[in-house]
Amino acid sequence: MKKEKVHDRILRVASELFYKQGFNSTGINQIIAEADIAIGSLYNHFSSKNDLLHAYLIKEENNWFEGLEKSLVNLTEPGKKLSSIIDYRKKLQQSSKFAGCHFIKIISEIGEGNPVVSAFAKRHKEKQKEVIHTMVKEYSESNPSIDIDLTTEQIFLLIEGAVVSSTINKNNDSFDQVKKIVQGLLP
Amino acid sequence: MKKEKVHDRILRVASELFYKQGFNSTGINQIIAEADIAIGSLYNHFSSKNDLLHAYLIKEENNWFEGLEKSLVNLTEPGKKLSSIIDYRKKLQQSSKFAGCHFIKIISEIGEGNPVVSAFAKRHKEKQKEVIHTMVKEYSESNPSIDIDLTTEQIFLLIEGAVVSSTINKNNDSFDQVKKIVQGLLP
DNA sequence: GTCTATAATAGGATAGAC
DNA sequence: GTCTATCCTATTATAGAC
Repeated sequence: MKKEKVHDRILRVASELFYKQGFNSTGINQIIAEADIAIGSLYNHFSSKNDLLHAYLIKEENNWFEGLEKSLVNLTEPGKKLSSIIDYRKKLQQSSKFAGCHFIKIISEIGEGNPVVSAFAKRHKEKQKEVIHTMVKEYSESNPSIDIDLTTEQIFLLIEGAVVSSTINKNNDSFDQVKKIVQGLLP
Repeated sequence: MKKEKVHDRILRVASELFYKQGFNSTGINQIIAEADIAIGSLYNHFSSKNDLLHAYLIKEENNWFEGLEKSLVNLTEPGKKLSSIIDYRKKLQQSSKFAGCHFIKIISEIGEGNPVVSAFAKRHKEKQKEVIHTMVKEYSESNPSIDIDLTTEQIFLLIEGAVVSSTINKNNDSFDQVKKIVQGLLP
């Protein structure tokens, strides 16, 4: 294991803080204190706090899809894959102590204020839905009775709902319900 | 129509700003500028920015349930009521230009940082679910085949998912899908 | 590349006159 | 009740030494 580069350490520390306490609530001073560097070094690696935010979003997006792939490896049955994607989101909530979805969080905080961030979050959710769509389509090949688009939307919305609900309630009950619902959905 | 009291004007202006640009992104200075009052007056009516936040949440919660009641008045059929609650959330999104749910927003922004706010948001969502639960239970009286608790959870999560999805996409497509799904759900 | 010092501004909040 | 003036701290960001 190579030693962590300064650039990566800054980004890791900033990411944790942005995620846990929010972007606006996290000051540059706190980042440099916890990363144990001087402020001049931070601005040597990142041109602004906004630049750090963009790097954060890109990294979290990559992590998200890499983590998903790992969860799906060796699975071939589409019904199992759909079940696994629910488990994946559930696991993410558990391991983050129910901190919620990075992209819903940042949209809630920044809103219209930053079009680049809005567009990024929108694209991220589109990609998530595309993954589900592919799985549902695959599933429909052996079960042609289902409505592919409507089932995709239903599973996607149930998961999104479960994420916000589990974030508010600090438990994963919703995910267990979603698993039951989705099982009933797939003949 | 009585003239708006200063107290109410402060709260109205602050509420709009908290909702549209976020709590942390809204400064006291901006609030007093847009409410056209002096800072001393603000602190005469509200003891702190946090006090203003609590007043904001209470007001939005009251507005939410009052608005829902108005949407449901004259409706007796439980299936129609359930359909109306979806329309209500859809209408709220439309009229706020897809600004999202006040409570999901504040939780995303403040997170663990403020237990009072967390508890308030949690309770608010519980109340929403209770409303749906009552409707589903009523519906089940003439359609005993449905699973009341699971159907309640499903409708609740679909709506929550549609709210965040429509906030990110700036359109109400998800709500139209949810209406179709829920119609298919109720025999 | 990393550091310290500092700029320039905005944050929330208070005191006291009227 | 409303106002102005002010306090103290924190904010993001830059300059320049090493």
